[in-house]
Amino acid sequence: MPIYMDRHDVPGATAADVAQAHQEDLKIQDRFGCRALTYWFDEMRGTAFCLVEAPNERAVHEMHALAHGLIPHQILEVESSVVESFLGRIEDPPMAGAGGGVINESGLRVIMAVSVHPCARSSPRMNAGEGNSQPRMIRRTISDAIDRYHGTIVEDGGRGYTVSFASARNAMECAIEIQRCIGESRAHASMKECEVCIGFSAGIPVAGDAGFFGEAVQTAGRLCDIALPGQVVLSPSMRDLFPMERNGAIDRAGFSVLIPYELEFLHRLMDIVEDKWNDPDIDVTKLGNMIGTSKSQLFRKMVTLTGRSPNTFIREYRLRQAAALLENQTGTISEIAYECGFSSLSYFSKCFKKRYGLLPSEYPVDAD
Amino acid sequence: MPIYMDRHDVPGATAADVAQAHQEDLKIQDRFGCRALTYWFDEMRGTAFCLVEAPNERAVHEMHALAHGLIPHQILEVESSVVESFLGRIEDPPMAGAGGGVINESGLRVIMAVSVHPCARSSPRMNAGEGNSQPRMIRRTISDAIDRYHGTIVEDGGRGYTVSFASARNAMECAIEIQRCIGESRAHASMKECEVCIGFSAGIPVAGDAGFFGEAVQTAGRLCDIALPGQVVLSPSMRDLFPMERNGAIDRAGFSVLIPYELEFLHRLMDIVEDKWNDPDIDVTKLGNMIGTSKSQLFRKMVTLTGRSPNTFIREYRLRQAAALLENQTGTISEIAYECGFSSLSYFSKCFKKRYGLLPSEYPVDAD
DNA sequence: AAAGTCATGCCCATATACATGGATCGACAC
DNA sequence: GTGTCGATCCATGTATATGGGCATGACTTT
Repeated sequence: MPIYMDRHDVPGATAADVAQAHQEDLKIQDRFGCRALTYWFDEMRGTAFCLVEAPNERAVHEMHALAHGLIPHQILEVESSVVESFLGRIEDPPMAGAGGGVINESGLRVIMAVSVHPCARSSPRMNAGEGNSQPRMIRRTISDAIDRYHGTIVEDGGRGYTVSFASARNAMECAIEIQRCIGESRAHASMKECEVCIGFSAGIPVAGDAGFFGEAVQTAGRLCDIALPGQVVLSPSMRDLFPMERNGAIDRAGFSVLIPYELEFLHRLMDIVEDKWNDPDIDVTKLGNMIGTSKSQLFRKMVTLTGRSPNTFIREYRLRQAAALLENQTGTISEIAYECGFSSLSYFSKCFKKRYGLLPSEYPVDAD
Repeated sequence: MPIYMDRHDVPGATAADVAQAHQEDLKIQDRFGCRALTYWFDEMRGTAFCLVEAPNERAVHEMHALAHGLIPHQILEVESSVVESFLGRIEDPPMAGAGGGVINESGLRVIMAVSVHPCARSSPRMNAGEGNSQPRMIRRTISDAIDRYHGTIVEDGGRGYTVSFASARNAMECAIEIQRCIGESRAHASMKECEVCIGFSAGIPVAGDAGFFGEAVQTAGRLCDIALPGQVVLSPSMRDLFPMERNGAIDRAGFSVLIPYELEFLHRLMDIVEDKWNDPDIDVTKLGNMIGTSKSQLFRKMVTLTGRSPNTFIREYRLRQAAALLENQTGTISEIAYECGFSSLSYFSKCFKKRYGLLPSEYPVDAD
């Protein structure tokens, strides 16, 4: 039987009211073939998220309507393993549930996207394969830090992790720790191969139509995409989580917080880039037209936002995709080159070598 | 024995960690003559507030240091009745405490300042004392709405209330309800005597040096002071509490949200106004100099911020103070006039009559 | 209550910053 | 190597910030 999570906007309710409503759900759930598993509630913001096993969306809706009349504003089908990794549980927490206790845990989570990219070695003598397990070591360093700060890895992509935190402060500390470790590693000569970028956003499980935590995950990923090596980029919603401190956790070196306008521009830009990145005919003027600004404007905005010119940004994006394809050994080098929007194999090789320090043919260093 | 509340900034901690630390406090509290009553914890922001009965500040500090090493960042002496009215409890909540359960209730509260002012009757025929209990009725209407939305009255000043909410959404709904009721009352001819202004801020119990919830209370009060009749003014921190919705609860008619710069300017302004309001020699140019801007600038900023020109604003402020003094029967009318910065009795009477529809001598309408 | 005076409120002209788009020069694609 | 494309500069336009000055009306005095 599928599992659903819904969102209720419940003005006027206290934690006790919602606990009461949940009990009502439990009383009549059998009539609709449902099982109300647990819920999350944010008293301050007046939002509740219920997790219900049910035959279909409609049953969830009708059960709530009959039990207490609080109909859900949005319902989403979810996977229990995904819910657990984002929110930490799929049933009532140990203490509260049994005695009809009150749950007051917010569904709000901080999402961190961290990506690891190889880079050209600065000392040329290190062409031999002495330390080719470095990406693996880096990934280990990162996942250790995530554990230490109580984060949960939600997705383990080839290029990095998507992580969920219940604590914004822990999330910040974790990012600081990761960048500090990488920085220290780079100080040793043997560890100049990798750069780490981090993006942060905050969100609730059910909102908008991008799926479970969809908006926050997408935003964090895109912020990670535009972060320069060693940098941490935060969505405006992250600043909102630290309203009291003047500038402690968030305004520090290597951290930058976007303003709402910049985030909106970023989404407009990335919608297009993710669609057109492998089109060899795309150029800056066309890109500008699509976004609705002159190429000069586009250039300026992209430099302030991403630290890279439009061309450099697209090339970097293409090379990252190409490197990923090479790692997965998806086709020949020339196929990959053309699939990634390069219109000449030789130019691809030249760019690749400049970026990663190796020719595409030498690339996947770490042997499986 | 006095009671203290402290603030810990605890990066890296979960709710379980803090519950654990609290248990450690309980174990050794007797050695310091302390009694750790309860605590609040905000996992997302990584802040904890402990309530401790102790002989002095130092004992609180030392108990924490020995129990778990997490020393408090700030300690404040508090009154238990005040804590209860702001935060709703002064001991562990019923379900959690007993079984070593985990407390995950944030100390963050929304503070509402609501003030009621009489105003000139629009229909002149109503000079007789037919409905002179109207202010009392209005206050009743307001306190009913506060109860309905689970607010707690923290202070009952003569001119209005200061209220604490655990839910920002309830707080908003409550303000809407109050203004709606007043609006409806004004539609009836018999109820044109009162206008209601509301200010909102959000804050934590221990921060800065203005005392328990001091900053939030001060800010809410000042926002209430600058609100026009029927308006609701919100501090920037209130917007932070609704990061997800696009513009639902906060961006509505009659509501205005200050930006941080405006709030800072407001505090600069009110620091001076509260100091100099009864100085008859103050004028707009001097006021501008004190704030550090030209009189034109001051005029513009005050109009955008308060909807009133500097002079109108000061006069309104003086008249409100005078009305309050008249209500309390503190001295003769001419004494009150001069104490409130008016340099002529006749002018005071003229302004007063224009503002409230009555001469000062006729003023305190409702007989005790 | 009425009349006089002088500060206040408001408008304008000016200054500043910022956003924008075309032109130019140099680099790099192929 | 060469021709196209992208990075940068500059000139123009737009929005906002600022301070002086004049007519109104706020405030004092009789």
